[in-house]
Amino acid sequence: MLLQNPTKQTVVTTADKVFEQMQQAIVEGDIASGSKISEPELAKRYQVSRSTLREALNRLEKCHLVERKANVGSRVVDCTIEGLLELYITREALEGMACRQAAMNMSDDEIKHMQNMLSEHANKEQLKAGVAYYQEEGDLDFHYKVILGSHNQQLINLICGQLYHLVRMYRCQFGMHSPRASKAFSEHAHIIQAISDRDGELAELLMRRHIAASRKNIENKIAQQQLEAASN
Amino acid sequence: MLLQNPTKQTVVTTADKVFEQMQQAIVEGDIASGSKISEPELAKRYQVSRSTLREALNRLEKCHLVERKANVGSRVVDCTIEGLLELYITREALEGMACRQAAMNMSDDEIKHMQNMLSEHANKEQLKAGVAYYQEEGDLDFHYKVILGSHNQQLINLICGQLYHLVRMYRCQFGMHSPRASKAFSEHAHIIQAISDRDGELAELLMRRHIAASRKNIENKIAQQQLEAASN
DNA sequence: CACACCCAAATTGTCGACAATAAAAACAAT
DNA sequence: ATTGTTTTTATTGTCGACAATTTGGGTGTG
Repeated sequence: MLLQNPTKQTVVTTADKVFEQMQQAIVEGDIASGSKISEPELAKRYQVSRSTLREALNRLEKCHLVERKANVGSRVVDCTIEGLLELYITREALEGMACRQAAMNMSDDEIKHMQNMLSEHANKEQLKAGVAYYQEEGDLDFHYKVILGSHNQQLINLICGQLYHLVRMYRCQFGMHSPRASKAFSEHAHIIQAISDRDGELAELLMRRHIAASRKNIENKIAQQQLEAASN
Repeated sequence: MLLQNPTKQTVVTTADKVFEQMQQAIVEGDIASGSKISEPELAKRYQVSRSTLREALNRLEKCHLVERKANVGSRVVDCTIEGLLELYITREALEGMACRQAAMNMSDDEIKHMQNMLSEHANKEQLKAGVAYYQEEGDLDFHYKVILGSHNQQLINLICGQLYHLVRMYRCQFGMHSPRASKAFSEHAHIIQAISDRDGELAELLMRRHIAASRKNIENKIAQQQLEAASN
């Protein structure tokens, strides 16, 4: 499955299962953003004891999907515009660096695979004839490959293991279904070119611009929505 | 206390206390890097039940000080040279961006405070007359202020709440007692200048160079040590 | 001697109950 | 009626015990 977190290990324990279910529920908004989490209630819903539910909550906390205050309880993270912009700023920094490292550390084979992937995406795009085909799968697939290509475990863990859960959550809840399809595609192509040229500096620059453009696109949309809301 | 994590909330629960004690023990090497953690043993040592010890372990996991495998157990993170370099690469990306944001978002008052802090450090330096005074406290204090100055909660949490525990651990275990004293000091001064000029681009560039220089300094030391080891 | 298999011991995962804390409700006083 | 206080209720934190899994050793066989 393309969308899956590439660093996810096989699920073994029941807490793992509860974690996965809750993760999906939170990302997709079935458990509302900002809502309080009642341990007894959810334990009953998922048919587990409070201990294992708390274990699941701890993992959700690790990927910044829930926040806990001592003696008060857990809340699902609040999706705010500020939070979204902060997330993109952070992505810009981390993925930019990951891209630079990828240009330095990816094997020739890995680069070939990425180029092939892009070609497949191009074919799909032709098939769907200009329709904004370039949906999450393709986009996430590309970004994951670059991040993994950095061969930097610290970066990989931070981005794939933590940030991207939030990214997916925001995409779901704000209905951001991978905008800028064609532009994003050509930007990806240029980034891959820089990587295969082993030009780390350019690769980082392009990746940062790519993410920054996405952020600005969001900012514009938000501003537009607020204008529309004001004109009612 | 200067060295303290600025994002740390007041300790209330017993798991918090165990977490803090273990954190310090791990950072300072009293619990050996790479060693396996026996839940029953440590629970006895800290006089708590396994549940609360596991709660403490979960928090240690959140700041990347221990790693856990299902049905196998927890290990203290392994301090390797590769890990150290990866950590600095990540710091370069995150703190660079934080510095850029600080230049954009810090209040004039915050900037003044930071300038005052640097002056105090300068005085201390004169007192100790050129001795490599510029120890951890001053260095961490400066970096923390910049990070907090970004006013970006995502960056603040990632760096202060997670990365810096590892940074302190490596500093302790590799005996890196803030080298490059005088150089680091003047670099800090230039960075503050860029921030007060509201020059985000330059601020980021300087911070990245500052951290990269620190990383290269480490790489050289390592290479040197390996040479010495080889000549025995 | 090597290898596979099985068994025993120890460790981790899960559970339900109790204690400590915070939120909510009821009440009193101005 | 509103504010401040007390009591009640509900939720979270902690504990010890049991179940499931892994690990190490021992035994047997090729």
